[in-house]
Order: sequence, then C-alpha cells, then structure tokens
Amino acid sequence: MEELNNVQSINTEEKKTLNFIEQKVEKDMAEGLNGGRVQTRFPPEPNGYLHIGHAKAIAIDFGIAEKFGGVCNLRMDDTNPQKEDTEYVKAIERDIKWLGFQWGKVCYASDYFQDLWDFAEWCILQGRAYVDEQTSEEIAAQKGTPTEPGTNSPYRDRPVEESLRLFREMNSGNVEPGRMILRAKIDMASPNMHFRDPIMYRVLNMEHWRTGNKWNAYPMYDFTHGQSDYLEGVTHSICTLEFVPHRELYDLFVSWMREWAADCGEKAESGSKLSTLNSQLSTYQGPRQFEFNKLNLNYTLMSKRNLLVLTKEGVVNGWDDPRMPTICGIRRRGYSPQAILNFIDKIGYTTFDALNDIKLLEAACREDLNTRAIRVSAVVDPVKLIIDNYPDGQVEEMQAVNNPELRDADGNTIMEGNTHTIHFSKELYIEREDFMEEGGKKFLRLGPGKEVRLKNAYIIACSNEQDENGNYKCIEKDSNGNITCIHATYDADTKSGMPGADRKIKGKTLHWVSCQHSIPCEVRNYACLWTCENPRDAIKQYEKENGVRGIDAMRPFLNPESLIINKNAFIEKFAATMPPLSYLQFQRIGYFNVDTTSTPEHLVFNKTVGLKG
RNA sequence: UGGGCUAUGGUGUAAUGGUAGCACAAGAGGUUUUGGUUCUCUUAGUCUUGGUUCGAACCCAGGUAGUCCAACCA
Repeated sequence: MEELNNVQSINTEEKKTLNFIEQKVEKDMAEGLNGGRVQTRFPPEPNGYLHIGHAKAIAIDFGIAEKFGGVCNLRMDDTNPQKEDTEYVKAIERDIKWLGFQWGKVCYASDYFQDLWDFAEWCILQGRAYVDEQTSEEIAAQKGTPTEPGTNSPYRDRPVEESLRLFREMNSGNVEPGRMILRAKIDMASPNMHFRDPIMYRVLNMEHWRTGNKWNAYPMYDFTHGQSDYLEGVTHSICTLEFVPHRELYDLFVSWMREWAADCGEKAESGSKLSTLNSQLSTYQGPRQFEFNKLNLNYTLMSKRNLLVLTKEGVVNGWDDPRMPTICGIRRRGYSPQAILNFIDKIGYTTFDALNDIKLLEAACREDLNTRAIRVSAVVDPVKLIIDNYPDGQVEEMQAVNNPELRDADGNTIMEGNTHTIHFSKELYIEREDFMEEGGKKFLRLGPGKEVRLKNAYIIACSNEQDENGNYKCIEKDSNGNITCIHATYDADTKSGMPGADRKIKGKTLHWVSCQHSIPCEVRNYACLWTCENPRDAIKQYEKENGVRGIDAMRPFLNPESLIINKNAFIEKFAATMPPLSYLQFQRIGYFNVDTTSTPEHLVFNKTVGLKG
C-alpha cells in the first residue's frame, strides 16, 4: 500500500511539472490520437539569427519530442525568397546544436512547393479558390475592417477553368508581380480577418535559393505552414500566441488537404506522397496548432527587424555582439546553454503575455556558472601593494582551487586535479576599491591599521603610523592626491595551508595578482542596451509621436554605457591558457568569458554577469 | 468602437470545484580564505461586481485593463 502511495505521489509530482501544452500532448497520447505518435517541428524563417525568444520555442518543440519519445524536425520556413538566404541556415543549425538539441531531419517548406501547387489546383477545381486580378489596394479596400464586413471580389465566381489557366500562367514568369493572386474562397464577412478570402499564392518572379527558377508564384505562410506540418506528419504544431487567429484557417486548410488526399489518393501512383497520405487517413488525424506566450524580456529588444537595424547602423558590432539577445551574442557574452534552458524552464509556458525580468535570466546564469566556472584572480582597477617585509626577488608558488563547488559525496571540495599554481611576490596589484584611507568600521577590507587575508597567500596588515604632517606612512600619493602605492607587512606564519593560517581576523579575504607574474588584459563590461524597461513599446510610441522610424526612433532609448572597455586590468597567467568561450569567475567580481577574438598576445574577457550582491 | 486571447505577492509561475505553494527580487541572521556559495527566517498575492455551489483563483455573466487580428511578411 505504501509502495502504491509512493508511485502515485511520484506520478502526481511529474504531472505537476507539465505545462499546459505538455498536458495536452500527454492527453492526446493517452487517447491514442495519431496512433499515439508525437511529432513536432521548429520552423524558423532563414532570414536572420536566432534569439533567446527562439530558444524558448526550441526548448518546447524539441523538449516535447524528447519527453514523449517523438521526433522534432528542423524546418526552414522558406516561402519568401526575397528575404531568405542560405547564410542563415548554417547559423540556425549551429545555434540549435549549441543549445543541446538534435533534430530528426532538416526540412524545407520549399520541399513541398510541388505538393502545395497540386493541392492549390485541386482547390481551384473544387471551386474553393480563384484567381483575383485586382490590385492590392482594391483587395485591401474590399477586405473591410474588423468592425465592417468585406465585399466579394468581382472575380470571385469566375469559371474554374479560367482560374486554373490563370493560376498556371502566374507561374510562367510572364505575369507581373501584383498582377494576379490566388485566393481561397471562404467568407468575406467573417469576424476573423484571416477568413476574408486569404491569399494563397502570389507572383514574385524571383529565383529561390533552393528551387532556383522553377517557381515564379510562391505560396503564402497560411497556405504553407499547416500543409507542411501535415505532409511531414507533425502531430503538435507549437507556435506563439500571435498565431491564435490563424488557427481556424490552419485547421480549415488541413481539413481540405485531408479531403484532397481522400479524393486523389486512390488514383495516385502507389508509393507517392498523395497515396501514402490517403492510406494514413485513419491513423493520422493531422496536425493541430498550440500556442504559448513568446518571451519578452525587460530592457531588451527582441524583434529580428529591430536587431537588424542595430547591426546595420553599427550600434552593435554584429549579430554576435555580447549585448545582443541573439543566441550567438549570448553565447559570446558567456552564458552557458544550461543557464538559458534553466531560465526558460523557470519562466514557463502560459497564455499570458508576460514581461520577464532580465534579473531572472541573470540569476539562472549565476546558478549554472557557479558550478561550472574556473576561479581565477584578476584585478580590474589595479593599485600597487608592496609587502615591505617580504624578501626582494623572492617568489613563492601557491595552489589555488579551480572550482570550490566541485564536491565529493561528503560535500567537501575535491582538490585532486582541481587546483592550479599561482605566484606570490613582494609587489602585487589589488583592487583600488579594496583600500580605503577612511573606511570606517563596516569596511572590512584594507586601510591604515587594518588586517586582511590575501586569497591563497598570507595575512597582511597596513600600519596606522602617521608622519609629522598627519599622513599615513602606508600610503603613497601623487601630486593630485591619488593613491599610487600602498605598503603593508605580511605575517610569515599565516601562509595558506599552514597551521598559522587558521588565525581569525576581522578583515575579508582579498584577491590579488603578482605584478611580475600577471598579464595585462582587456576587460569588457556590459550593461543593457536600453535605458527603458520596454524598448519595443517606447520605440513604437516615439515613432508615432515624432514621425520618425528605425534607428532615429531607437536612439533616445539607447544606453550610451552599454559597453565599457577597460584595458588596464591584470590577470594571473593561468587564465591566459584558457581557450575562447571558457567560463571563468574573476573572484569577488563576477563571471567572465574568454572572448572569441582573444589571443595570448591580447587577452580579451567579456563580463557575463556580476556576482550577486 | 467587430472578433480572439489574457488577468494570482515587486516579477514569473503552480494549485485543473476542496489547506493559495514555488522560484527570482527585497530584508534580517548563521556559516565561509570570494561581501560569492550554502543554511535559517521575514515581508508580500487571486483585477472588479454579481451569479451557480455546502464550498470558487478555478465554472457563468457584466465591468475594467492589457494584448493580438484589416502585409501580395512569417
């Protein structure tokens, strides 16, 4: 009985973690829909780089397939040859792999152009589609408004044969773009605007990067997506909330396609697509669309169109600029795939249009990097510290732990293979902010009369002796009063690892590097690109109020301090051996990543995120 | 002002007619050779008005607020 209870509680526990889409999938499987099969797809348009919003879609598309033993295909939604390019395909594939997902196969909407064409001809023959020869302005005017019904096109009831002839002509290359389109005959009075005789095909007379010159007329999204899902065998077609109004049309076209399969499948050559679809009619009910809320992050602009402006105008240095919300930008910034996935898991999938706090992403990042990052010492704003009583020219080698979070079963830090050598000498650099002449009681770092520990080294102290002018003897200053050098003495009995090192002191432990044994490096500090919480809305409003567009509407909200380059930092030698994209923690400062442009001659580090507090 | 969708602490999310829980953020304290980590604890919530019900965050109706839809884009 107890066992039974345990099993039950585990089951309910698991159920609790399912989001509303996963619950629907689970229910469909339990009911044996589509033969209990699950298939999803991730369908980017290859016209730009993937961003963290896509990561949310990727996580659920691939995640559901993984969770329910199905497959997820990567499908390039390439129905618009004027915007798409092969250059993006590779980047998309690379980013998905980096996130840790694996697709069943890579498909292209353009793979289905012939099927779509045949289906469209069938629709014409059924009297469900017609060629309209009006201008786009006329068509728009007839569409009505959300509050007023539209009116029928004069071409709506033209003979089927005429539509069929003109449709074929649309693909001949002899028809000017805009001259005619193929429309579905549905309902010009529908409250759903997408039902007012939607456009199925338009003439572009343009070469497609995959199909070349074979096609001159190309299908629209609404006449492609559900059909591609159906032709591929997708069961659950997951997309974002703005496609909710499309769902009815999606379902309609899928149902037409099933009719098409039933109608023409018998006569079709056996083994052909149509014949296969016909034979599957009873076991494959067809795809259904499910929608979730897309990712909105505060202080972040997500839309591809706007990101393109930022790169073109040189506001950022390319798509992989560490300030960009692109997957490649975030990767270069130093986020781990797991950090992104954990964040996505935390914000969840709902139908509420939420604005997520970027702090949650940063928290997820710290949480993951804490277990992953190699601890090193870097001094980003150096001031010289001389240990007066340390022998000139002496150098000591000490051991520093790479990652204290690497623990054995008892919770103790594993030391074996988890340390690296550091060098201690008479002249060191410490952070300027770690010394205060008048720090007060709460300032637990260095100052006259104060004692601190140098990480992995010795306890040191500054004397509070003053000269005849009342100046502290431990501080050297330039003519402007800036501190140029600090003097301290070390307690030789307190070397890290020795018994004397256990001495408790009031001061904190400071990081440091040896002047002679550290390497100058460049550290890039990042902040949000935007000064307002919701740049998308702010830009939109500014565009409206001032009649400007693009970059001019963005400028007022750009953070001038989103990138601050510091070329005065020093880092311990060990860090110079780290390859690009290594996860590091500069102790007491934050998480940093080796930039993709970093070389041993010119070390560059990107600040991923600061330590908490 | 037509239709669709949505509303739970500061933020995000759970509770699927039966004890409003979790994470982040914020605050207090302990531990600590990172003012990190970790461990305690605290603060704070069902948009509104009705209805159905023994019982409503959940179902229904109205209101309010937000959001999406009138591209030969996806």
